[in-house]
This record gives sequence, C-alpha cells and structure tokens, in this order.
Amino acid sequence: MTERTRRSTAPTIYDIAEKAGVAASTVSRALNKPGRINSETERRIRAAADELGYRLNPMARSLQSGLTGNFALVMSDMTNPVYFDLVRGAERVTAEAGCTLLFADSQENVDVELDAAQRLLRVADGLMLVGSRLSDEQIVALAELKPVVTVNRLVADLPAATAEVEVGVHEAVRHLAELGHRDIAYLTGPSASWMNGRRHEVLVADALSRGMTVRAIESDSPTIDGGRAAVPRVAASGVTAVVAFNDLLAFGLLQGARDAGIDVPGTLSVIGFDDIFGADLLTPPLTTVRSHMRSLGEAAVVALQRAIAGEPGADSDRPATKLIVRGSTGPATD
Amino acid sequence: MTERTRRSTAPTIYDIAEKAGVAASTVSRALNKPGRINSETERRIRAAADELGYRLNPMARSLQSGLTGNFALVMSDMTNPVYFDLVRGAERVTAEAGCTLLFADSQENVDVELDAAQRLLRVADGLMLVGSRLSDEQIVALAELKPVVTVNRLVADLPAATAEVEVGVHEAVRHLAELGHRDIAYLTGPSASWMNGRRHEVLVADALSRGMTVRAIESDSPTIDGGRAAVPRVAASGVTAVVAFNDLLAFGLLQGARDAGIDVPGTLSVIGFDDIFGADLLTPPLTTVRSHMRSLGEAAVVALQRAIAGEPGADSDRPATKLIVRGSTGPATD
DNA sequence: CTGAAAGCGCTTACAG
DNA sequence: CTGAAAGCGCTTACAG
Repeated sequence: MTERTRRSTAPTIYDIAEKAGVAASTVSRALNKPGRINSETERRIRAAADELGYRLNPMARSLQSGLTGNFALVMSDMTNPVYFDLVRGAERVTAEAGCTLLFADSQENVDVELDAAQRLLRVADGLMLVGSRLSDEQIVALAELKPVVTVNRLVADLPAATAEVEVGVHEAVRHLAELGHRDIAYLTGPSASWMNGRRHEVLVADALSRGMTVRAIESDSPTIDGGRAAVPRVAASGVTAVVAFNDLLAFGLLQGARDAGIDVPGTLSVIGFDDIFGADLLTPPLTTVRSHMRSLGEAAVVALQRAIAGEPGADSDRPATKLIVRGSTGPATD
Repeated sequence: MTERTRRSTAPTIYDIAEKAGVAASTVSRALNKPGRINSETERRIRAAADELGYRLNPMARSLQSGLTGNFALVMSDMTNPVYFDLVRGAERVTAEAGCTLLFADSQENVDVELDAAQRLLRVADGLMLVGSRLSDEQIVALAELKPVVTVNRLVADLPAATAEVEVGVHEAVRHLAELGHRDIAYLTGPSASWMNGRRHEVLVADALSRGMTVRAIESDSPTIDGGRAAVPRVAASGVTAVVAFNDLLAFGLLQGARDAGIDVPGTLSVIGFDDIFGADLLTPPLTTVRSHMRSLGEAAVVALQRAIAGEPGADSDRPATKLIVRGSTGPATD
C-alpha cells in the first residue's frame, strides 16, 4: 500500500521541469552535464530537484544506454576465506565507479556456476569468473554474450587478472631445500582449476632444478575435509614435506596429521597457498604462499571496465606472491 | 567494437514478432503467460525466439513494473566468517525467486554503511541490513524510500529477522555454573550493535538468576585484535570466565591469553558467539554459542519479499541457538 | 542555450 | 485469441 503510494509519487524529470518552468530535456542536461547550460537555469533546476527529493530512475537510463552499471562476480566457493580481500578490492573499485557488484557462489559445482553466470549476465554489463571450474568452451560461450574477465584462469584471449605464481613457489622450494627436503609432494586441487595446474607445474619445474622430486597426491576436494582425507596417502608416500594447493587443504592436513599422531613439522612439513584467515591461529601456524588478493580483485574490475568500454585487454599487473614462513615447516628428518 | 555490435543486434520481441508473423504484444503474452494463447501460435513464437537466441531485456521490464528484481544486502563486516552461511542462505532463496542479490560491506563504518545502503537501494527493490550500526532514525529514513528488513536488529515496526538468543545463552550460563564459575565477564561488542545489547542483557539476567555476577569489559572493536587488546583488563578483573560478544573477540582472547601465559581453560574459561570458521581448529578449540545463520539469511529474504509485496511483516521463525562445548571452558579455579 | 520529438524494449489495458 | 496504441522515465540527435 504505502509502497504503491511511494512508487507512484516518485518525482520524475517532468515534475522538475514543470516546477522550474523548463522542458524535460533541459532538466536532463542540467543534471547530467553541469556547465553546459545557463547557470541560473541550472541552479533553478537543481533547486527544484532537491525540493522534490528527485532521484534518477536507473532503469530508465539503462534502457537508453544498454548498460546496467552492474558488474557480476562469480566465485567457486565464497566460504573460502581466500576470497575476502578479493571481494573487498572488487567492491571498492566498483563503488568508486558508481557501479554495483552482483555476486554469486557456485559452491564448487559446474552446473551451479554456469547457471549463476547466465543469470547474472542478463542483469550486468559484464562478468568476472573467479577460479572458474567451467570449460574453456563454456567460458567462451558466455563471453559471446557480454564481456567476461577470468580471474586466476587464462582462456584464449579473454581479458584476465591472475596472481603471479613464480616468486612465491620459488621461495617455498628454496625454503624446503634449505631445510634439507629432497622428496616432496604436491597435494592437488580440482583438476578443473587452472590455478591448480599452474601451481603444480611451477612447483615441479622449480623443484627439479634443485634436484628434488615432486610426487602428486590427489585430493577429492579443496577443503579441510579433503586435506584430512589425504593424510594416509601422504604418510604412505614417504615424503618429508607436502605443498598443498590451498590453505584449506593444508588446514586439513594439519588436523589429520595431529589425529594420526604425525608430528608437524617434526616428521612432516606442510606448506599451503593463500594465507587465509586462521592460518596464523593454528597450532602450529601455517607456512604458506600469500598472494595479494585485494589487488587481484581490483585488477579484475579494472579489466572488466576496459572490456565493457571496448578497450583492448592489456594484461594487468599481476599481484606478487611471497612465502610467509611460520611453524608448519622444519628440517627434514629421514 | 564487437561489444557495440553485439548489443545492437540483440533480438527484441519485435524481431520475434516479425519472424512469427504476429504482433509484439502477442509475443509478450506468449512468453509471459503460457497457456493464455493459441497453442500453435505460442509454439511458433517460442520457436522463433529460440532461433533468434532471444533474451528478455530486464531493464525494459523493470521500467514498466517499477521493480528491479534485485535484493540488496549490507553487512557490517564481510570478512567476519559468521556471515558466510547467512549470505549463502540469502543467495539461495533469492536465486530461487529468479532475483539477484546485491551486496556491500560497510567495514564497521557508519558512513560507509549509509553510503552503500543508499547506493544499493536505488537499484534494488529492497534492502537487508545485517548487524547495522546505523541509528534507528537513519534506518527509518531508508525505509521511507523502499522496504527495509533488519537482521539481528529491531527497529520500530520494521520487518526483521533475528536469531533467538535465550536458549544458547541459557546453556552457556548453565555450563559455566556447572563448572563452578561465579564471577564472569562479558566482553562487549560495538555499542551500536543491537545484538550486542541483547546478548549482554540476556546473559546478565540468566547469570543473576543463578547468583553469578557479570561485569562488562569493553572492547575497542569486535575483531581478533580487539580481543587481544582486552586480555590485560580481563586478567585484572579477576573473573574465572569470559563470554565474548563474538568469536573473533574470543579468538583474540585465546591468542592474547597464550601470549600472556594465561592458561585456557585452566585459569580462564572463554566462550564466544557464532561458531565461525576456525573455531574448532584453534588450540584449545573454542566453546561457543552457535546460531543457524543460513536460516537467518533465508528468513531475511523471505521477509523482504513479503515487504516488497506489501504484505504485513509477520515475525518470521527465529533460528535457534545452541551451545557447542569444546576445549576453551573448564572448571573454575579460584 | 533550450525545446519538441523520437526512441530505448517491454507490458498492459482497450478494442475487436 | 490477437492487434494497435500508449506509456514506463530517461537521453539524444535535431532544430531553432
């Protein structure tokens, strides 16, 4: 009721026009291109607008411009703390542009992700896919509809924002080497994750160059439970250190190892990726490769803005990674 | 470029109409009210729409209906893991309704919150304020514009979704009483937080009825740092147990106590609220009052939908709380 | 500098 | 059941 009333009485530019004794088109100009109009007229129009409590109807403008002012963000798992800062960074740049961030969580499920992406794409000007599990083909198909930016994923020549991997991994491998580790394992993330492949391949290359061996140990899911479940396989492998695809897996390794009576870092060293919330609160606190997720979120929005504007997708700065050494790594003991 | 081309070629109902040999109004009906139209005509229209890859332009529809299909959610701190499940619940119900969730983070700042609320309100049909730090007056002013639902906050007769507090607190107090605690403290949250006041008052009432004393200890901010900073005051107070406004504060207490050489739960018992991510990973794991945040998020969206539809704001079910006993509580030792 | 008019893509009474 | 027309609130060439 009240609602209805409010809606129907919302003042339009025509109300302002009447009040100020000008045409609606003049009101539109006064409000949108300050300075291009007689300043006394403009003043009168603004006064009328203020008095009426006028607010632009964004739908009407959108219908004109074809642009909604919305940017969509789909991430693989919003309960993964790694995305906190990414979302904050994306939010900040989006708000600064006077736009709005739409956002959905695919819960590590391809169908949910595709569904959410399609749904959001209809009401947004473009889409950011974070840690997408979609196939390249699916992503390309989305990009036919509207601009798409991939985050921590590279697809054909779509614009992307990715964190640098080399530096952090390099530091991690050197750290392990200095502690005397020779046989290490990589606990894998989802096979559909581009970043999983990237971390794995850089780790292997780096370790080989130091004469270390890296065996892959598969995990079921990139979660704490996935890490716990992998503990027996890690133990059986005989490695002295394991690098996990992400911190959630590493958390699970730590928990599972404790339950199994495996001493970390005495018997096994553990390194994660991301430096998520809680990594420094555990016992032992986790050694992990941190990347600057906030910058990544900002870079993603900037790339999307450029894509929407039709500008070429210059590769943005890739936020640097670095190793944060804590208590979960120690000397190798064979 | 490509962008421009895509946009301008997006098929409209007029393209479908032409292809199917009917009027645009018929297309609109066929697509929106299936069954109300000659089934052969409808079939032809759908076929044409499919062939053209037609997608409804939501802005055009919005301009008609005055509704955007967007629900806005503003929360006090999105890096607080307590909101994970709330957002997921809200997201699920929103998506189910074919709507979209807009979302912003106020970073515990009143100005940022007000700004975000106003910004989102213009492009959404209604607003959910989670753990708002705004004044009642500010919230009422927002509610003049569009429907507003408060979450874990009660304002005048605005619709709200709140978690039940009594059961969990009752269990917590009984738990402490059974462990022999007589003098306990409440580590406060933000004074602008309604839920802070609520937890405090229920705790005091419950404790008094058991002959326990509760002193209030102020925290600067409801974060881990805020908890750490409070440790000296907690220690000086001589209490044997402290209940913190939220788990982040409790995390900080645990950390700070360890650094100060205070044994938890040997010398001091600690209880939090929320059961956030990590609560069971700490050493000792945290005893805490859990509420079902997912239900809360769902209830908030349902309440908002009702408010938008102009239905009376019946108080929704209040998700129950319960005490999760872990390792941070133990017998009182005076 | 300003106004009249057309149009963005859809929906919805109003006729037939 | 279907069509022609008006209208949602704004912007933007096009004239003056």
